[in-house]
Amino acid sequence: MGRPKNFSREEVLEKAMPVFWKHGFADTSLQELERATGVNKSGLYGEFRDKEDLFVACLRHYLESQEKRGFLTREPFGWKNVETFLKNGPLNKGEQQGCFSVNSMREFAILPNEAYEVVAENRALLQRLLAMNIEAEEPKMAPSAIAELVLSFFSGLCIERNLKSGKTSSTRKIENFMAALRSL
Amino acid sequence: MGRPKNFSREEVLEKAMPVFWKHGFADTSLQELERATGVNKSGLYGEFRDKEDLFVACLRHYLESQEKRGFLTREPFGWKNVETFLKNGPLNKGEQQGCFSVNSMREFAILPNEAYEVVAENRALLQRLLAMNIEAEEPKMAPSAIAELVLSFFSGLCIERNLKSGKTSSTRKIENFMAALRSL
DNA sequence: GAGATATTGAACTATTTAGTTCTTTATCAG
DNA sequence: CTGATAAAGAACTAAATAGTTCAATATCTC
Repeated sequence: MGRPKNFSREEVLEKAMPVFWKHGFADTSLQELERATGVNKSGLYGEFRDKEDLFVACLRHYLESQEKRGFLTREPFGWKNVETFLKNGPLNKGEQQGCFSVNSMREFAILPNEAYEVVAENRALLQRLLAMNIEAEEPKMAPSAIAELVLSFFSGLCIERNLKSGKTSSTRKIENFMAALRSL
Repeated sequence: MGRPKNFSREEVLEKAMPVFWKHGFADTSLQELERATGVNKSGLYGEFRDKEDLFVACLRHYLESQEKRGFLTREPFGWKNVETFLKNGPLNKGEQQGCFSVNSMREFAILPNEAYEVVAENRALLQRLLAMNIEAEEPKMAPSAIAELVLSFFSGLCIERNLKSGKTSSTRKIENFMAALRSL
């Protein structure tokens, strides 16, 4: 055996993610990634093929951690879960504003195909989970159609986090949206 | 008098805009801007202070051209205008996907303050125009609250244009959303 | 403790970046 | 035609970029 490395893949992802989250792919330099992770280039390149590879790994890590929060899989299924998803999905802790996944959509033009696939797949999953919760409420409109509306509204909320605006106003907006949904 | 320049500010903005629109600020190089506009660096720097200045000018130019389309000021005011706004606001011609303004929101962290102000001001305007149209329908919920919902949904539609998905599905989604609004 | 081994850190490379400067060239007024 | 003027083109600069290489170093097994 040789010298053990003094960082774990997990740790690196956890620290690199907020940087990509805030600055996106193009505007994040390797220097910033070194500083944020405390791992220098040769360490990073030992673990990841290149900057793109690290980015996609961060994206995957983010989506997994979001899935673990499980807003849409709590029993009983219903509007309450949808509301929690909208209220707590887009984060707001310091640098990490909105949703990393939604933010990334803006950069598909320069991101590897894999990034697109990861995001698209996750959205399909969300769509199914939303529909499942909505179906439990037996609305008149097709659950999958309502789920689409929720996902678009969610995406809008996420990018709007880039604007300065109070948390209370966002909460009120979500409650109004939920009121509209419940009448469907 | 000296030699007359063979490009107009307008022309440059018109040609530079789609580049920024698609690639954002960070990932657009001066080389690309030279190629797209047909004006070389000294020409560009003669007309604009720097890359940031050119970007903000493009943003302003975009918002003005969108205002001119006047979806929300056509008489009679009402849901019909809101629907037209949602259906035709986010563009889809070739490179120009979604809304340049919404796309830019993702990059506020690295954009000059001016960009933020221009976008925020335009959103405030949209908010007022939407509320005006909604008020004409005399809904039970406060018009400005509904206008907020529309603007968030609109923002969501815009970034979702970065995903491949048919125009028909988007149209259907908007119609479902409008159905929900009309019941408010 | 010795030797094998894998990580680490730093120096290095080649390219690209935004931005500047200076020479060449085109067009106008007289 | 001439001289003034201003734009255009290209060469240049300094800094930053992603990615590579290699010697120094730390830790494990035996």
